Amino acid sequence: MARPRFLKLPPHQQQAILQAALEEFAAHGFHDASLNRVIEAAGISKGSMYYYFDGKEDLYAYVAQTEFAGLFEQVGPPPDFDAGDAETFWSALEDYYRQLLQALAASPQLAAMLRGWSAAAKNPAFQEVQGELEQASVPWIEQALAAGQRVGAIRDDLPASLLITVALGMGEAMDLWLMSQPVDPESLPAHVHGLIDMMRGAFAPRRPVH
Amino acid sequence: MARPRFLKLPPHQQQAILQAALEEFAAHGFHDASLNRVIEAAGISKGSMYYYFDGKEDLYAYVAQTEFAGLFEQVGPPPDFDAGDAETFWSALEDYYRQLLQALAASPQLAAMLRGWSAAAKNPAFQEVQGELEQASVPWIEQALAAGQRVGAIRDDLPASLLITVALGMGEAMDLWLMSQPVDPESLPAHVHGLIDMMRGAFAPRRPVH
DNA sequence: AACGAATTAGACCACCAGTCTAGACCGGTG
DNA sequence: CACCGGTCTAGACTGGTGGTCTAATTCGTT
Repeated sequence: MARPRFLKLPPHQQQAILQAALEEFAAHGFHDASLNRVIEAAGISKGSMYYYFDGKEDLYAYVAQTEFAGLFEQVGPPPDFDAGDAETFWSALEDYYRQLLQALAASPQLAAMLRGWSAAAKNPAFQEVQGELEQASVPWIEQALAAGQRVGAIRDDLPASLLITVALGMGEAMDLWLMSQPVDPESLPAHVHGLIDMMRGAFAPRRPVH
Repeated sequence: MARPRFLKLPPHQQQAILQAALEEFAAHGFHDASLNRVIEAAGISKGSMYYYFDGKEDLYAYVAQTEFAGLFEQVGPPPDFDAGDAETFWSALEDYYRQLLQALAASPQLAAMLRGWSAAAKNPAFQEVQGELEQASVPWIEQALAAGQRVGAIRDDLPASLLITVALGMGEAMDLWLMSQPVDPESLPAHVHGLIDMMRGAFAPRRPVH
């Protein structure tokens, strides 16, 4: 995950490398991105690149993590889901998710990278690297889930890991679907509401049927 | 999609190529699979391979399609979702989904390939090839959805394309989660029931809240 | 100034997907 | 039989890839 040496570089040089890598990865995804092109665009030599990063995966992971952190910095930390009842839980979640999507829509490169992440993450060779990034995202999901269960907004009759996996899958699907739609900032809140409504249906405690 | 010439080969030679390709793709996914290895394992020359297939994508698509067809042949066609009420719709869906998963569990290579498909399918360069396979899978989902709406099992206040995308995402997530679990055929029905229950929550018509 | 560590340059390696040409094979025809 | 044209095969070759390695350079410290 980026040799410490890298951080000692003058910021503008770090920036040049990061920017080149971001553009390449955003444009081509992980697999089809060319490290040689990044090297050329950044104006450094191959030796330097491998001096600062362990390899392509390492660079990708670092760029993704950096951009990811930038996103959360921009949007701010997740709200405190513990305060209130089930109803406020779901509306807080909806608000926060909408903010994330809005921020994502505003920086297409970041969006393209994060989108590629989920595909790349399925490659087993990737998963050790992935762990580091996932540990930045999954915990707040775990906490939100636990909070949701405490306030009675989320069912507890299924394993938490299953709920998380399915929630991520739904989120990814939503993202995919939004991409395929004509861009229309006006309608985003409605779409987000639709998705959260589906999540609510899936994850809310079962009401007894009679 | 496999030059017609390929079909004129003696079956055992077709089989050798297909088997080699299946093993390679199942083991390494599309991107990291090596066509050279397939060629070597199949005992043919590069010239022959490119004589029978347009390239790596073409081979992959053909193998995936073939295996996919085999799966549906094994499980049988989807039931008629139109007969009955919402309750029977959901239980028929659960049955069918469980059968698919059981068949998939019995042939790990096929499972590995289809798993890789969803990742590969996101690559834009792949989507023209993908169309052909997707036309075999999405229509029955569309029909099931339409049938579900007719019998009142599925909401119609959201775009069908969104429902389909989210359903696929949930299914994929379920699959991912199952893979991470210790293999236990006994508990599969319960897991499937859990997933279908979540889908039902997400896709059932909203009950008026009061 | 001199030494050793940090850094850079880029040649080199094995491998990749895909192209291309030379020839082997084979059925039909004169 | 000889020849011919299409079908098929072999594998050298191309331009690219990610990654390694060594020699040279720069730089901080004594």
